[in-house]
Amino acid sequence: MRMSARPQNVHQARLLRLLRDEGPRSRAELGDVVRLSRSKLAVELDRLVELGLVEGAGLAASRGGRRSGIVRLSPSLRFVAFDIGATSIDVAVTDGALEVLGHVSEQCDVRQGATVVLERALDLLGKLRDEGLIPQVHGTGIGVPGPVSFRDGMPVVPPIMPGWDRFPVRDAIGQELGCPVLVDNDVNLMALGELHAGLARSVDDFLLVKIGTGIGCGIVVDGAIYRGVSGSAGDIGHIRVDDDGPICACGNAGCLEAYFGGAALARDAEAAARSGASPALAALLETHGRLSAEHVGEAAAAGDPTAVRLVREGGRHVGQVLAGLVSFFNPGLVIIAGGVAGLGHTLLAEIRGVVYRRSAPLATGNLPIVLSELAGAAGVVGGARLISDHVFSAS
Amino acid sequence: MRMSARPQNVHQARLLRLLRDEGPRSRAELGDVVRLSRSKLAVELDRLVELGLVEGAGLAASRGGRRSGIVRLSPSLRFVAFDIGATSIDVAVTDGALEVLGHVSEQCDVRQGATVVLERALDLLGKLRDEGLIPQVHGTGIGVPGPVSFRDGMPVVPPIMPGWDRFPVRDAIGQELGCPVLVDNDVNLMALGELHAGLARSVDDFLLVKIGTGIGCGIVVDGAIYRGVSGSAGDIGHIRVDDDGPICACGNAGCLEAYFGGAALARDAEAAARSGASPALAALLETHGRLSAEHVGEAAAAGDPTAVRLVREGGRHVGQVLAGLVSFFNPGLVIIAGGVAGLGHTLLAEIRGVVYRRSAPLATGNLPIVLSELAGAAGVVGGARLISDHVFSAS
DNA sequence: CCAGCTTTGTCCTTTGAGTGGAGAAAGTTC
DNA sequence: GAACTTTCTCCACTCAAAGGACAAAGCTGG
Repeated sequence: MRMSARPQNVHQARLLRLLRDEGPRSRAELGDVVRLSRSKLAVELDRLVELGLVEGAGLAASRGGRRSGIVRLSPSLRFVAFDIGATSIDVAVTDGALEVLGHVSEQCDVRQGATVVLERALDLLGKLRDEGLIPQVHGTGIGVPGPVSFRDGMPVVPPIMPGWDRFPVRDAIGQELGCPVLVDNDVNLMALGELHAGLARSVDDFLLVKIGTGIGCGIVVDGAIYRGVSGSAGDIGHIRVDDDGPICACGNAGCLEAYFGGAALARDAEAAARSGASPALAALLETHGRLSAEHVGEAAAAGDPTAVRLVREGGRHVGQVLAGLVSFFNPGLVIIAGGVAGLGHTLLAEIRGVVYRRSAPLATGNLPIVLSELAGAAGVVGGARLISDHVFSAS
Repeated sequence: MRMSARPQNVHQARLLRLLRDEGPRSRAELGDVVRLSRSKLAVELDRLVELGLVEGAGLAASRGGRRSGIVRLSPSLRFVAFDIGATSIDVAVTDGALEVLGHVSEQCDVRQGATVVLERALDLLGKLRDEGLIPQVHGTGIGVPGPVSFRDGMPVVPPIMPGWDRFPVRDAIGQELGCPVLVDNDVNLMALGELHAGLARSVDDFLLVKIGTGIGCGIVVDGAIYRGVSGSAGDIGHIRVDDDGPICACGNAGCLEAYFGGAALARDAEAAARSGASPALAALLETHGRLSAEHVGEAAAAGDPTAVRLVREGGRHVGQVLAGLVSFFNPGLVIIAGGVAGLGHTLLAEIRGVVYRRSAPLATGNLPIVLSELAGAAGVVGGARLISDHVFSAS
């Protein structure tokens, strides 16, 4: 397979990102935006057309004189994103503007190990390929549920991914698909997804808190993911809430995750069901055999006081940790995402209450705290964005 | 006064910063470091000489052929730094390499208001000027003990600085001195000082925790200060440690500062002295009429068990908060600074113990936690660095 | 439908910055 | 002191970018 094209300089990279984020534009409009002479702009656009990255698309409406030619990203551009979760695999294909063209998902336990899980992921991609959606892959972004050495493109000592430690995910998939590949933490990708298509589009510095099986945080500084010196930045699940809280799997007591991870919430819900404190939860336990965060959400929505209390308490603990992080980081936006985000407004109200009360006033002065609107798509859109930023940059 | 010169392009800016940080260099050595043709390097250096920013300084040792000419920053370059603390003013003058040439300091209550305090600061600068240290001021960096709108160059709703809110510090001093001025939070400047001359020289991402009257944190991301969206990032004094802790001046209970700010430590020490729990502290209270963090340090160094306990407990609380921030931010270094840093190894040992036990293992794997070695100079060196980075950048 | 104006696209000349070679100057080594 | 090395300066050459001229395309109003 021919090596897929890359822009040759910063101007071309800039133009590609502009077309990706703002959609098709006339050459004249592009000239208004970028600081280039008409001649040079024409040259760079012609080169992008030659490279097959851009193509003409008819004429724009007149602005009072000759009509200008519209250019757009080549419709055959394709990015692939794998979002590997603790218990699921999501695979999506997007066009150059990162619109999702196809998205398949299946349950899969990440603990089966890298070889098995990546094989399944490639199988899923095969499905999309069979639908004829993928003429050519220009890049692939992969999210995994654990710490990643971004530089090396591999997980490092991931706690919930046995058999993945230092597995060369980037190089293996790169070999397989013959395209550029980047690997990152799944929460970071969700943050990138929100940055691209969600509520964070116009925010430079924000936090995305994902509450799922575990609890993690994506940090965006100046429009880019901040990963820290060893790639573990945002690992907030084991921040201390109290000294005398529940014992956590990590060995310490009172970690946030021990209070309100998916596992902790299920544990508390089952306890409430068994103790008879909550008839609603007891009924759900009877039906399903076990309880999860979704069931608590159901019961809370139905007005079960115990379920509501569980959500409130969880929100309070998240809020306590988040209040500290908001004081420290002074973000312009906080997004709450993950399975538990389905708990909705009860959760959000509680988090907001604690954060607005406990954070530095200057930091909360104009701080929206919102639920993610992208739901399942955030991860894959973020994966596409990650690799697209890479491919659409001057080599 | 003639507007002082600025570099004309990125190459000149790069060369100036190189000479600032690495010291005088021969033209040939510079050629090895920067990626420029010999001719262009010569042109740019000649221009810098013309601008008066750089000058020749004899010949370097031969490297096997003709000796190369050494260039250095002009010795008449001067940066001024004001470090305005809660109870003190520090003024320093540095050369182009940010070596402190003169440093004066005096007690001064910041609550006297902007006009009075800045007047005093300019008086102090006058002293240094009288010593003939300041042929010309190329830039001034100012640190103030509260949140700052960096863009506007003024404090915003600073809690301990009545009369300073939105006072145009940058413009007022700029008018007075006729040079570029930048204003920032004093903790941020200390972090910049450590980045330039301290232990953080080779670290891109680190935290500086200052424990003084209040408790604050300077955040360096990718070699630059991170200020957050409203300039209040790093305001960690009011992060919650416990729900049932001491009441804080901010109205909440259990803030870090209420446990271990300078005021809290003095409060606890005086209580211990009065209750008879600590004879050593009682004696110091007798002598001085009141107690401060330094006295606790003295008593602890002398082996007083109560004083040692106070330091340990304080360290533990700082550690608890810091552990969370380390998990979140994954820094490459943590520096403890401020008056309380004089408490030394007892404090540091306690902080380390808690952080290494409670932070994510990946984040602490290779994380030095150290005491600042710059002591009082960090602030003014940081101020000089701030404005120097600005002046030594392409306009 | 046509003349005159505006906008857009293309070509071509001009400009200017940067490169790299030649050669002189200055040192070292044997 | 001869031969080689390194450094510096000067200069011719290359190449990218700017911007003007002109052609093409479209609108407006009579």
